[in-house]
Amino acid sequence: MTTDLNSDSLQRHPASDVSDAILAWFDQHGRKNLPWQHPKTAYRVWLSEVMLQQTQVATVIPYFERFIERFPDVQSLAQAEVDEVLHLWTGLGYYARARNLHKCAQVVCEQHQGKFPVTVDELAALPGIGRSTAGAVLSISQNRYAPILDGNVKRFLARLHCVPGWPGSTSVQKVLWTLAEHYTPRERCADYTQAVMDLGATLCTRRNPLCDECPLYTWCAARVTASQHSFPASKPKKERPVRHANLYLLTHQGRILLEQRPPTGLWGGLWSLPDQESVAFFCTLSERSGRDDEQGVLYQTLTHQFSHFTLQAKIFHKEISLPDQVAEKNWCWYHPEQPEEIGLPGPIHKLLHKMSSSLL
DNA sequence: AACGCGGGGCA
DNA sequence: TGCCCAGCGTT
Repeated sequence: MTTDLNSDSLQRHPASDVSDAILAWFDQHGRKNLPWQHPKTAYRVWLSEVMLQQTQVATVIPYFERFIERFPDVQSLAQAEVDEVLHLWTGLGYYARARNLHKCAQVVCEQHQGKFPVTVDELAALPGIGRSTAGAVLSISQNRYAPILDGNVKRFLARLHCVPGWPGSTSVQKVLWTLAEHYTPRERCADYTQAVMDLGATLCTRRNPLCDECPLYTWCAARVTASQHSFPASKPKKERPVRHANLYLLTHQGRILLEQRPPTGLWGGLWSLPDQESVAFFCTLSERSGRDDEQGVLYQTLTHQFSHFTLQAKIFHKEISLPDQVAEKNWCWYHPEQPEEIGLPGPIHKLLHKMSSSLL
């Protein structure tokens, strides 16, 4: 997904207006007694941030406490067997995080004398630490200017400025990082980082945000336009391949020829319009099928979304002169005026209904 | 049942 | 660069 939005051309609010409001809200409502907040050492903040990467606070807390009890410092973690680390991680998911955690502790001990580095680039070079986690560790443990852009921050920034597009795409991330850098204050860096995470987790939630309690109420573009639900845009559905088909609406004296589909698979056991192959087969059954090389006239195009592909079918209509008996069990004549109780796919049912009220 | 979460690894 | 992956909790 691309966007024409240019981060430099975005109309931004004065940074201190926003950060002051957020910090004032944090003083009153922020979370200040989480286990990793006392004391806020780099090791403890790093451990909590890695755990929080894909997991919510409430789930993380008992894991964090068990980890800290068993591995009170980065040295003890580095010296542990990876199996024990994985064991303590059991239930948190994304076990690559635990392997990276262990590896990172070893690198910190072997290459950084057991001290976490204090630049974003050095931190982000460590296993399991990206730009956002590096910013969180640096700002919270060192109280240094280091913006973060986790899911919470993406959400509130996307709403604050009605940033279009999916935040996972490179172009949108670029815009959001620019905004994050703009609003992150030079003072109270640790509080601000905790504040924006709390804001996203407790007020600016994905659904039903509590805008009336939000310190950014007057500034938020999404709130002003009542479009909170539209931001951030959700991940685009995976492109579904388009499958093309020709289906045949063969009519005879107000009736429509249907074919029952195979019992399993797409539209399994339901009755549908025959496709090209089936028509050819059917026509060989009857010598009186007329000129079966004639396609008929294009009646309409049918588009239907399946979970894994899009069906685009051209529906050809043709009045045929066939005998009434359709010997094969998997064929039938459908009477729109007195429909039988047979299974019809939704779009086919709709199509037949439309026919009965117009064409026939 | 579908989605979101941050970073790593691959083409 | 853009994509796919991992596993659990939430909705």
